[in-house]
Amino acid sequence: MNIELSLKKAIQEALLALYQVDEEVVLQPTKKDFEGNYTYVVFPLVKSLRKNPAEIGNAIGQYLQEKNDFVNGFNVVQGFLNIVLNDSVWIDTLNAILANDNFGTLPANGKSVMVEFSSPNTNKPLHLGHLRNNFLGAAVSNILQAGGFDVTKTCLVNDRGVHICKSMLAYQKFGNGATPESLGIKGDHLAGKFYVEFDKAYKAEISQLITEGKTEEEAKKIAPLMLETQEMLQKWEQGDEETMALWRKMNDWVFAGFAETYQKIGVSFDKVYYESNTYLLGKDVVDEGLANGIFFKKENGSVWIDLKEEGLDEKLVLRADGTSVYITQDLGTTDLKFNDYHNDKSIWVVGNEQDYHFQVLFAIMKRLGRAYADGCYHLSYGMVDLPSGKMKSREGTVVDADELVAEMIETAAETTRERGKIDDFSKEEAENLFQMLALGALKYFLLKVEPKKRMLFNPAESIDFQGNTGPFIQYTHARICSILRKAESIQVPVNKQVKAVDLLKPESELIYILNEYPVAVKKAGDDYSPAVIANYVYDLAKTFNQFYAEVSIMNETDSEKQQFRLSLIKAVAGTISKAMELLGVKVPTRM
RNA sequence: GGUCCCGUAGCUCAGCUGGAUAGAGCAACAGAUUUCUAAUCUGUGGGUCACAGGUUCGAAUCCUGUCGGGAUCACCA
Repeated sequence: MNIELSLKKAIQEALLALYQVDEEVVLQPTKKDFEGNYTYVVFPLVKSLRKNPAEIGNAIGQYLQEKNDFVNGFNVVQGFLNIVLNDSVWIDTLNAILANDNFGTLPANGKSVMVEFSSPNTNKPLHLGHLRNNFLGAAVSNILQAGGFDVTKTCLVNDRGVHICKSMLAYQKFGNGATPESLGIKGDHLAGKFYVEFDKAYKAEISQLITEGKTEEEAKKIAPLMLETQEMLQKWEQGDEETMALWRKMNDWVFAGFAETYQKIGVSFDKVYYESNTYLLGKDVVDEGLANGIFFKKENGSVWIDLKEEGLDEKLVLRADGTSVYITQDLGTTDLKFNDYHNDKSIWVVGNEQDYHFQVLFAIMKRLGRAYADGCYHLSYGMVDLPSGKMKSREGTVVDADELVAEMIETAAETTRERGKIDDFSKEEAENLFQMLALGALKYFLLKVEPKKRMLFNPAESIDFQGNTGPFIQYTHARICSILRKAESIQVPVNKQVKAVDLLKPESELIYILNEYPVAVKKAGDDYSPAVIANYVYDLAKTFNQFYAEVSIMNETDSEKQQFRLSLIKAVAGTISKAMELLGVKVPTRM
């Protein structure tokens, strides 16, 4: 059994035997400045037992030490009972970790979850904000899988609508038959380019109209380009051949571009939904809601739901002209997703500007009596801001994902070459490494921050490779591999089980942290927070580096100690690798 | 204006199911490499945990209010 659980149980028994108190025991790691491994806080008992904290602490400590051979000693400081465990506990713990190839993978819980993320618009390339979304979605999927869920990753592609028509219209007008090949750019960048051009031309029309005496509001509505866009949208909805052909052509370009980016950043999906196939869904849900009186119709024919009881407001679910709004579609696709996969839980990775939308969506689903409503969760994340403020695709003030990745790879290459440690690498090996480091830095940078917090990205300072970073952790892994290679080269075995040895403080600390890994996996899953894993693995790497600076392995003359350390660092390397994999980051064996 | 999120060191962030003297990284300064990778490690300086009340033996953490920042409240998506 896990040592922390054993200790909790032992304390529980002590409380029962000594004070006839039966309660849940909570332990915390002992602070570095004190002697001990785990600390039990006795303050809460003081009142009911009418004894002073030291007395209680000593009594429990005594009892523990007498009854449990894994308790080696204890000390009481104020109301804190610090418990020192026997070295053999750590040896046993390490052996259990070494014996478990799936360490950190929790048993299957028989539940399934769908994670929807990425969800790009086909009128522009991916930018930094999308990267945060993609990395979050992919990492949360991995974490839930490790947490015992059966996971389906999905993406709902926003491939239709006014904004898509804007790109199409601008291309039709100013494109001169250009192709990604003729322009030498990826298809998604081509679409984005014309989206920006649309906005430029549209703004010019607006200011022209304003000089002619129109108000800005009027001008926006009657600008020829806007009218043409709306006309195009109607044609699209009617299936007009020419419009559809253009739409298909441009979307194919965009998808090819996206595929390249996804491949590069290592993101994939089990199922892709296209909004062009789903945008008409949801009207039957509206009928259903009207039939059972959950929705109501206003005089002009529009359909609403009153959510004041939930602390929300009235919400429109169908326009007066009978066409869908955003939430109508979501009502339909939510049902669709559930009918396709029957998941116990469903997660949407979507920015926090849609917090209200999801509150409303889930509230409606609950009112409609959908069994899955309670399993719905909006994984809301904060915007990625630039020092200059918000990113706006229309104005072209975005950090483009492809460019950023390319720059990161370049930086990784320079940084690595400066150090001259991989001069014997083939070109392919080197490029593989640069990409690993670049994406490691980028992913770790975006994932280490709690999702709901907005974060600042400073392109000038870019992303570090030192300190609390992906490459730091990758480096730690490479360091360990280097020692393991050395051991192998002189035929020192790395065993799957270790014998009892006297432990140094850095050694038991390392085992303590290793033992916490499954706890981190559980917590990361419960909180839907890859940041928990990022912080965990940083802590593990940092602790290893302290150990590394203090303790030599290959110079150790006691062969049992040496073999113990080799097995220990192998477990550390394995855990670093697994944890980073959950974040979608690969780790090198040399760098 | 209503609702939601955030406010911790110069900067970027942990800690938030209440517990010991609030921790890391970056930046600054001082050290460590004949020894397993110095993308590392050790040390120094740096804090009214936005502010004010409250609950508690104990509050960065829970409650209330104030201030500051952001988001949202469309017959847009």
